[in-house]
Amino acid sequence: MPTHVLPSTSQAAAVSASRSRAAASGDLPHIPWLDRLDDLERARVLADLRVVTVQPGEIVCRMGRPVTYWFGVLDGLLKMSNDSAQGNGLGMPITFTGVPSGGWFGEGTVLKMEPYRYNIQALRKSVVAGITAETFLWLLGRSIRFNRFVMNQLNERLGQFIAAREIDRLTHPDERVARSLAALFHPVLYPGVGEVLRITQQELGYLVGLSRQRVNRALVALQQAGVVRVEYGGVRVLSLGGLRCYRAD
DNA sequence: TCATTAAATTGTT
DNA sequence: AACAATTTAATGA
Repeated sequence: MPTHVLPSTSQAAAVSASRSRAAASGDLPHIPWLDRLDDLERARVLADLRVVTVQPGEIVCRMGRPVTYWFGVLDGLLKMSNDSAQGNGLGMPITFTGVPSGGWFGEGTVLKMEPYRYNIQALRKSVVAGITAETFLWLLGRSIRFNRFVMNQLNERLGQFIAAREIDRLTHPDERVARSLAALFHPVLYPGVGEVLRITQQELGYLVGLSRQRVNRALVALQQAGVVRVEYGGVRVLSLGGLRCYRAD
């Protein structure tokens, strides 16, 4: 069993490594709220920040564990789910949401200082950052701009969950896949997602609540409609607007 | 760097 | 759920 992530690695090395990689490749680790802070705040965050690489299948935080960090995905893809072990009577694990690059999460748990209620697991090799609950709360008590970021994050996510209910009840399987995919490309919540989302059809099935076979058929339909292109191990979005308002025949 | 092999993922029944 | 086909990743010369 993979144990807790974010060990006491040399964070300075990890941070500078991820920075130089960002500077070199241009598109990688960007922390959207970091440039909203003043110098003092940024200094404390950088001293506190941990950046680690997690392997596919590794669990970032486990149900029932005490709060330690507020997390962000710098690169890769995580999922928030419950285990089939206890809880749901279905044979299938339920994925509540995917967290792609640019997503930050856990603020609800940190605010309430209660144990994690879900498992957060890496779907692919991912780069995950975290700041301690103490620093997160310190920022909340100090920086208006940081509060705005968190509030916006909460508001957007609330909208996503409401949309998810709607998707569950109203739409055709193909449309569910389309709109769930569109949600993962949400530009405010997940600015780090490029045009290609690396996710297997199996995981997409867990996310949408369909079998892998049905997801496969849906993706073929979406491809024929010209809104996505199916690639090995991922999906390329050709038209986000087309995905959002896709209608099955 | 290239060829071979294993593993992962997809497409279909 | 099972199977074959395809793609990627890993290995070693």
